[in-house]
Amino acid sequence: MVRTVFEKADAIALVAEVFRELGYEGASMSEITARTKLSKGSLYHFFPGGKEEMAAEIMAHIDGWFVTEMFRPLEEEEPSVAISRMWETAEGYFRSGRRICLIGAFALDDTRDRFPSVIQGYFQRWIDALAGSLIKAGLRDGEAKALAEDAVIGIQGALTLARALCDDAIFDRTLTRLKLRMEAALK
Amino acid sequence: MVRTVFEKADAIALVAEVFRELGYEGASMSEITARTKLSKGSLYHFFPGGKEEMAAEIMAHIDGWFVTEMFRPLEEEEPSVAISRMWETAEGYFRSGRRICLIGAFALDDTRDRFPSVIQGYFQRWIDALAGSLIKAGLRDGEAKALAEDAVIGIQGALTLARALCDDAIFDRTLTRLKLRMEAALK
DNA sequence: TTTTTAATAGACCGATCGGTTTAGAAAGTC
DNA sequence: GACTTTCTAAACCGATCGGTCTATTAAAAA
Repeated sequence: MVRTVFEKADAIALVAEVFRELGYEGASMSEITARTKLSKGSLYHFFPGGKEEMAAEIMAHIDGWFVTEMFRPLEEEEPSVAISRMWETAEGYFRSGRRICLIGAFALDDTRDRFPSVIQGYFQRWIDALAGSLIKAGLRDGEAKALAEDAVIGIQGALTLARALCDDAIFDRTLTRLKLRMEAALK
Repeated sequence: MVRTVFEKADAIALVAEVFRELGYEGASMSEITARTKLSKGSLYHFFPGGKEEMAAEIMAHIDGWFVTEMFRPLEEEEPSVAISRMWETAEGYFRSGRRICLIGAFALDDTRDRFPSVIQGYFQRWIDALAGSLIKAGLRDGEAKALAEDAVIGIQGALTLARALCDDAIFDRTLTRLKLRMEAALK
């Protein structure tokens, strides 16, 4: 009998991709075991709480990644640096829209009601961090808020359309448009 | 024994709301019967093909509604009239983001692979009809295309964020911003 | 009225669901 | 080497899944 040993970090990353592709309800335990090669024994060893705990830990992991890679830089670094790094981070993370935003996808159906605070906190912090950076860069409060909202909305919408149209180009094109619009507002 | 008689049109509308709230995989037959009060007998009488046929008919119904209420007007009517009617139609249909776009939601997970052509066709026709109207209104080809894409993406993104933040205001605010931006481009 | 048809209610089916348990393999500890 | 701990594999569980079937009802057709 062959035995493969996994780290919990690997388990989180592997299971995350299954949720991303199938959604919370679509990701059955048998699909998760089939796609990740993690047995049920391993999965329930790492996540005694089952699917709900898996999803919670995955969301916490994603949120943590965005905090260090995007939100904290926006909150602490020089606006022009942090903002242009934000566009690069988004482009790299979502891979031309082939990789969706799991937290955004969970928001659309009743999965939202299982994790309302994580979902809300993730997007609120993104918008607030970006708006704060824009204010530091010299924009008025209202304009900064609108531009930040517009950027996050644009990214989420672009992910939906990239998948709907099976069009890799639309996501990068949208990111470029959003970036230019923001730079124009910053003069 | 109480017996309620339904029309197929009612069945489509009722089941559509369940899919909208729970997603394709989340909408189990027992949830559908519980929420719609349609028995399994009735459901399989109207939709012998089961869940897949329900979803297909619902999407066709939604697509047809958008064609008559939004796409055809954009293709045939005076641009300024059709475009401002588009914003009203979107505002009315999505109800401040409390009602999501089912076709957009299906695009995000592997439900897309069950209905790829309907999903792609719906968004492509929306973008094309809007871009065509903008060209008729005097915009250059590239600018019209970008603005149309931007509008549809903005609506989809705003739906995601309205639900994620549990914020009714953000959807209408985004629609207003998109509308003003388009009017500014049309001078 | 009688017959036929359209439609509903819900018991029922095998398959799959999320989750538990048991057995045992690898790795560390002494 | 003996013992303990950590982790994996897979059989197994009751519940629920999507879907079928039968009985019954109401209305249309005759």
